[in-house]
Amino acid sequence: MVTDELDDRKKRILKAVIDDYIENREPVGSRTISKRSDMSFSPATIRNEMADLEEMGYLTQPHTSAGRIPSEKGYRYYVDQLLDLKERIGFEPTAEELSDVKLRVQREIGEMSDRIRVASELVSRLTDYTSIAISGSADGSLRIKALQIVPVEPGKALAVIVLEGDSVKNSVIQLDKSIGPETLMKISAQCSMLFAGHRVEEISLNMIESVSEASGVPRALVMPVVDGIFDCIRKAESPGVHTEGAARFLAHPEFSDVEKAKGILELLNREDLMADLITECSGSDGLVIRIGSENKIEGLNECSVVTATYSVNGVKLGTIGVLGPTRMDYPRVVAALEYVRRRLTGENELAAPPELPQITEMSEVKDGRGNS
Amino acid sequence: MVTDELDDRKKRILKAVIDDYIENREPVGSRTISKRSDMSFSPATIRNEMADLEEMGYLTQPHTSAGRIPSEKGYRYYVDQLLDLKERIGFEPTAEELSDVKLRVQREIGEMSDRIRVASELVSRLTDYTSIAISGSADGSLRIKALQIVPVEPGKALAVIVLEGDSVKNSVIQLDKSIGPETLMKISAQCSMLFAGHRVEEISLNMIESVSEASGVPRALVMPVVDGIFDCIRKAESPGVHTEGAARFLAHPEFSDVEKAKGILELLNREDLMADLITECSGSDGLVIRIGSENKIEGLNECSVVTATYSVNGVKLGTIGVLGPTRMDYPRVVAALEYVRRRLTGENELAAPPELPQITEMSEVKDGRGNS
DNA sequence: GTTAGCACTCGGCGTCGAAGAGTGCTAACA
DNA sequence: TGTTAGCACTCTTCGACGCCGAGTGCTAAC
Repeated sequence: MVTDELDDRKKRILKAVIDDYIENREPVGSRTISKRSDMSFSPATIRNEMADLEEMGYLTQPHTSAGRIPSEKGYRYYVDQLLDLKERIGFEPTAEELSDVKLRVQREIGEMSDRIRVASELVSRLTDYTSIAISGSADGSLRIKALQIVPVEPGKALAVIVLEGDSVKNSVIQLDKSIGPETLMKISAQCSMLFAGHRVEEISLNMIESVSEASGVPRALVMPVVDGIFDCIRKAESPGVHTEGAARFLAHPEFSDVEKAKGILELLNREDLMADLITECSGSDGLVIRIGSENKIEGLNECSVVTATYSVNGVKLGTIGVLGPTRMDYPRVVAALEYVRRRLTGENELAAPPELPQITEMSEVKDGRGNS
Repeated sequence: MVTDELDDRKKRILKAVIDDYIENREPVGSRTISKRSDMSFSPATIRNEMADLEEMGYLTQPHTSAGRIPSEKGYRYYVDQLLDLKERIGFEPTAEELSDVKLRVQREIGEMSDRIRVASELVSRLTDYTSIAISGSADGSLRIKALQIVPVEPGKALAVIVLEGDSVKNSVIQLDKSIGPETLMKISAQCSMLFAGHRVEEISLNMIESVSEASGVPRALVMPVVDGIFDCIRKAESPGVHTEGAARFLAHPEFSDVEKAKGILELLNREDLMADLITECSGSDGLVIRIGSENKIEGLNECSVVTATYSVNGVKLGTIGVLGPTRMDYPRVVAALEYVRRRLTGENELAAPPELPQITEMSEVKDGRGNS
């Protein structure tokens, strides 16, 4: 991991180019790099190095007489090897940046899914990119903590289940008017006994028999109730997708073309695609970065995705992703997600020295200091 | 209402101009109007009439040598007097337009708020404009149909309330670990007796005393539970706002300026503003049209809003609004909302001849036939 | 009251050329 | 051998210019 094909000077130049490009979104020329205070070579030297970097595939040129811009390979090397996460890992949002959201995250004691949604809003604001939150796990690995049937009116009841992470699902049940509240209570108690404590994926339809037998209520009457419970379970299995700050996409000049912007916004509305996009990355527990065409969704080739998955006691409770242009401020995004991770998992940000997220093992570049 | 300042020819010309402008979004000239099959005057005559209409404030000219475009006054006259709603009122979406959504609306037996949301999606697709759905009424006029406290785990419970329209609100409660399920049941039963059947607005905090007394549980222990119920009620009072098809805004050329589009999208994300916007119009039970600056939100001056409010047995359950450019296809939007109204309120669209929505009393223009 | 004709206005669009930024190459230098 | 100054070349950006067409208002004739 330490030995790679770039010598120290090339690394510094590559990092300088990418930093500059991320900031200004303009092809960066040799002169610009040369003028940086930490760069003591003439434009001509830089030019030679940049030509090399282009040949190696880290940089490209939009046209002959323009500066260089990073290629996907360049970005990948940047986030893997050059990104000085320590630059930003101590990142603490200002009071202004947090505004009321901080309080809401802290004081929120409700469902985990709510907290993740609120956190996603925070991330979007901190980074100025679009953020996508997924709560619950797509596989049915969450356990059911509680289950109850609530009588509403004759012929109508409500099935309620509470899952790990305190997320709540409910479903309105239409049933025979002859079923009284007492019968419902009996069924409810039976279902609760049978289902509570089990994982969502373990529940199967033939449990209807057991409920019917144990409660002494005819199968036909129990049916709609179990149906309602299954409806809840279906809802629990389809992860909640929440998109925050879609409008921020329009702020970035790479999407000033309305057609492009429209395409992106339409994709953002496709909950299924977004769920896939984010879930695909959530295998590991840490941060994952997908650059440009590394993510499989067509139309997102000019975008990067950074995701962070949050688990408590080994149970995945949600994932927050940031979606932005390939030319995104990776350090800031990583820092924001890391900050939020500490909040969500209850770690005090002042306690232990924060672990570096797994995406990267730092090479020994020491002098990469962020500009601005 | 029959006598107004425009003679028949002026009306026809005005309608023709607006119809054409709605379709092509280009200033329409006298020649264009003159060429229409139902218009038997020379361009010069039309020009004179158009000059009159401009003087009266119904039309404007972007610049000296361009055609005319409708002013807000012109649109207002159009929707009030010229719109031949019968053109479209028999509107029935094609199978393709409905796709799977129709089925979902029909078969949906769950919460009213879900059905309104789904209907809103349908409206957005049918019209190709952005649609905003509000479920529940902003005032607390809905009654509580059922209420229950569900024990989740030691120290944690869930408050659930079901409102008219079957919308469900819940809130996780943190409570003293010493409270067992039986105590909770007692409190739950008491709360249910006290609150069920009442309007949300009637519930007040001092009911905590009654609950405490009647259940024989100390005030301090009852407190968090009642708090949870109040949390539900708070949620019930703030109407659920759901925006659908925001990306469709970008399809309309008047928003091809990214700055404008961004402004609009940001407004769309402001749930409070959208709630106001839609609620403001929902006084009456029928359709309401707000043109351009008639709606008070700054930044929506170039937009129009059409809303339809849905009530069952006199209880307002939700409102669906369509937000689009001032130059919107009013007949289509009105027809789509009307179609959905019939669906949501359970009317069979083939039964009674559909009532015309209240917005308009037709003037006796008979020959206005839509083009294309 | 309606229409044909005509001069006039004004935005849209393509062309052209200057300006500027950046490159690659060569030759000189340490 | 690595670095740097100089220079010719390339390519985009941007404003100026001018033509074209659509549409108007006015006048005069029907």
